[in-house]
Amino acid sequence: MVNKQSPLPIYYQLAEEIKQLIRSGELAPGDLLPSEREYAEKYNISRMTVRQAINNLVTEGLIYRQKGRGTFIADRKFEQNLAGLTSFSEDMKKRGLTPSSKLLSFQLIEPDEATLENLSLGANEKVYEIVRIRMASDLPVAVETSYIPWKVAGDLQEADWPDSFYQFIEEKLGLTIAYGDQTIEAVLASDFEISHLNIEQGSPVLLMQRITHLHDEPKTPLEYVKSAYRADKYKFRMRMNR
Amino acid sequence: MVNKQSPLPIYYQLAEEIKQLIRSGELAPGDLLPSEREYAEKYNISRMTVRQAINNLVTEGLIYRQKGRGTFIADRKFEQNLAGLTSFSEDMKKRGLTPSSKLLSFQLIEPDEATLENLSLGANEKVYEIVRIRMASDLPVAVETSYIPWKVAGDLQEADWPDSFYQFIEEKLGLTIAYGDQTIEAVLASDFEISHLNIEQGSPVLLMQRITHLHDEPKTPLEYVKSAYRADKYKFRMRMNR
DNA sequence: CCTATATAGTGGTATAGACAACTAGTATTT
DNA sequence: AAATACTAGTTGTCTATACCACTATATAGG
Repeated sequence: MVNKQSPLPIYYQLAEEIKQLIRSGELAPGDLLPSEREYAEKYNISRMTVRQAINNLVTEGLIYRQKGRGTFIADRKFEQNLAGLTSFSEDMKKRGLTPSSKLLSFQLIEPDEATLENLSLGANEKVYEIVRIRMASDLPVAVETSYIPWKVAGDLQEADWPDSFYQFIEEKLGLTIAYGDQTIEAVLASDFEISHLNIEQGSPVLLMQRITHLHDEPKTPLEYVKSAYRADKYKFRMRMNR
Repeated sequence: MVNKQSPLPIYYQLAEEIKQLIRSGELAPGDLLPSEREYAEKYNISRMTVRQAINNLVTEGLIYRQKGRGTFIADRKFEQNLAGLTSFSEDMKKRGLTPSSKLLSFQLIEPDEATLENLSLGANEKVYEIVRIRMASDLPVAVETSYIPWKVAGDLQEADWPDSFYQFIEEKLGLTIAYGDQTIEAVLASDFEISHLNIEQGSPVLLMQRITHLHDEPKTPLEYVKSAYRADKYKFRMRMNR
């Protein structure tokens, strides 16, 4: 239900409402959505505002438009066949490996400007910087640095830190994770990575960077992670539909 | 230049004009674009129309916006969005770049056992082996080797080979591509790759391997590709939902 | 010289309306 | 029964305007 008193933009609320109907199964692939004018009348908002909500859902691949016909729910398979957003721990368990990690550093800092920007934070806001060696069945496979805004996690001590941050967020804080935007690139290992991953000078690593967003106010960034994976022991696999 | 008499939508013309400035190098990464209001005044069009053009360029990753500051040209590092199965040519065009390729080798061979297995072929079956340098706006970005079974493509000469194999399959052969299974890993460039991509010894490359399948009953493997992308110029991007 | 405030710029969000182009259903004509 | 025309719906494109929130710069005051 669109609430004009809410601080959330109206287009965003409408988009979320439609997403919820899709998630719950109340709207199934192929179903026709109400028209733009119907939404505008129903919520007493402008058709352009409705269109912005619809545009966002189209961009996310959840719905599609046909001129002169209407707006339809997209085939669910498109989304389902993408690899889902999981934490390192969840990934390793899925592969039948024992995930563990060795904490190298845990501190509350004022991060650099790029990190502030990635997390949509203002100047002087603090984040937890956590540096860990990620291991699969006792073999170091990645060096990971994650940044979590203090305002998301609150006051936490090193001993409090969970192995799976995503489960912590969902179960202990009761927040909902929406999605992550991630890039993968290849770089040469830094000295720091070389020493902690037991690899040689000149070895490449797979550098994965991910910003994870909450399911709330326009997608609060929850965490920014940089992980350098041993390229000799790690590759990513995925299926993409045509 | 925006021409209101043109049958093309105004927002589309403006988007193309900006793309052309980016392509030509006249606008470089980090450059500030004229403001939305400036474009609106310059072409005597509404700010909402300008915003639509800008929205499209943002969605394509060519530019980015900063509230209160302006709209900027995005970094040119090539990012492949791993949302859908597309050919190299299709990806580059989507990015406003001119895809092209230089053919190094084209031959009908009996491949090694691993390639036979990847393509679900029996012993002694032949495949086309095509080795190309893939270029984006005349810059070599990848070395690609693809294997296509003779029984899929039939008798073809080198000159017949299309730039976009997927479009060829769908339009000329009337077949339907279903999906591709792909892996991404980081390796050090081979000598062959080093010489053709103009990179130094010890440079990493992103190695992408993909098997593409048709939409028929046994999901016939259509193509097996190995591509080595310059790691300094290429990264993959994706969004994953929770 | 430093700090606070004001101003002028930016993008973000929203409203209201109009016309074009397309689609699907219905009515009419042959 | 089939073809054609009409109508009412849809999305697509565009205009004009207003206000909010943010950022950067200039200016004034201590």
